[in-house]
Amino acid sequence: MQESIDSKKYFSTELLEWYERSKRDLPWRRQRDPYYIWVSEIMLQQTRVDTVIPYFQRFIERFPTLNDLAEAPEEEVLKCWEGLGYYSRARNLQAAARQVVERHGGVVPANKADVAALKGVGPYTTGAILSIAFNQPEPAVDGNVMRVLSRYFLIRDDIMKTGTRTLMEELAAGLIPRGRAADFNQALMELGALVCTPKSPQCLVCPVMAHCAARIEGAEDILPVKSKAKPPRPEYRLVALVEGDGEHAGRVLVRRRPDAGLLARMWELPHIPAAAVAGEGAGLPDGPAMDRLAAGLAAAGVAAEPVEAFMDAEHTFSHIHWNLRVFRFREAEDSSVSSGLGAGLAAAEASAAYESDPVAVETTTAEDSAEYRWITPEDMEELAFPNVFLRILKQYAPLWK
DNA sequence: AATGCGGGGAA
DNA sequence: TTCCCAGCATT
Repeated sequence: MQESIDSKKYFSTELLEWYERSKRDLPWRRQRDPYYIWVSEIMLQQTRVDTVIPYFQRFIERFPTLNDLAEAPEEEVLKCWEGLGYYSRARNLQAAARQVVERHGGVVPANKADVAALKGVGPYTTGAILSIAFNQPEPAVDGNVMRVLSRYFLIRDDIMKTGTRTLMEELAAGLIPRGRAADFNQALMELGALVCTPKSPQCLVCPVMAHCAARIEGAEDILPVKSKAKPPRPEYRLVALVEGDGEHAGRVLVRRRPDAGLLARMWELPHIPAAAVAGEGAGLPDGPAMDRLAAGLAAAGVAAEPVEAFMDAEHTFSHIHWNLRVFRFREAEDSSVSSGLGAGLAAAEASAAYESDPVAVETTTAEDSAEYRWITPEDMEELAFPNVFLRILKQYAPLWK
């Protein structure tokens, strides 16, 4: 066991020394403001540092203090998060900021129970905030840390299992040098990001290579053990890009998604599921599809005539792969009834769902009081769209007038 | 314990 | 193109 203790001591000491030399200059490392640390940690969930940096800068510029965030309209927070993904992070972050204002006078709490109680803050982020912002000796075990520890200590447990994270937390807690929690936890993650990478780890420049058990065994390439996620299921959808006419000239029809579920409360172009297509890779249906879309729009209070099939788009979420076919429509003279918008496409949605899955129709029928709007390009600056619709609208931009 | 929830970068 | 990355909430 003496061997193990020495190996741990060596690990922590060498790692800290390496971090002092190698740490990156990141925007949220320039001061130790708990609010900044918190925002950065939420953004960094499932997201690389390079992607986060510009978002972090804009976010802090727009919401410099926790109070600013708490008081802002939710749409502005979502707009600031547009393109970053996992939008419940943004909504939870703001809800938690309001929590802090109400329960803690606007000051980020410095104890475990209160931090862990914040919306969107789980075991990892709790540890990250307490250690990085307050230098408290709490472990912060993310994917980087599990990869580093699984290799250095030759741990073959599947890191996708809940129990493995608990094990790693206990191990990580015991490695934190007294008084150095902030630097040590960041050092661990930095090593995982820069040296002990998922593929082709840079062992030759690793500060702890000499005692890395996986390296000694030649097992660094097969660790960590990780069960694979299910592949995303394909989904085919028909999208309507409706150009307004008359009082809606120069505008395009968009709608806001429901309060919960996929892309909650984000804006999008109207779309309905395509009926299931027989055969593998048969692609999207064409002629009848456009008619169904038109019928849906008509029932929604928008009379529109098809112009052309505009483009195809694909987008992969973690669990769904969207195949989209976008049709341009032109609003017809006498439409423009703005009350009653919504019911039509909801019906189309239900009927299409029935074609592809008769059993599921009950679940998709009733709801949908979706909010529809005719927007100008300038309105895009205020409404948050998922990337896939941004791509479509960007393609359309030259024609939008 | 299993599932829902985005998007980007590297091979 | 295809593959890989992976915290938190909910059920």
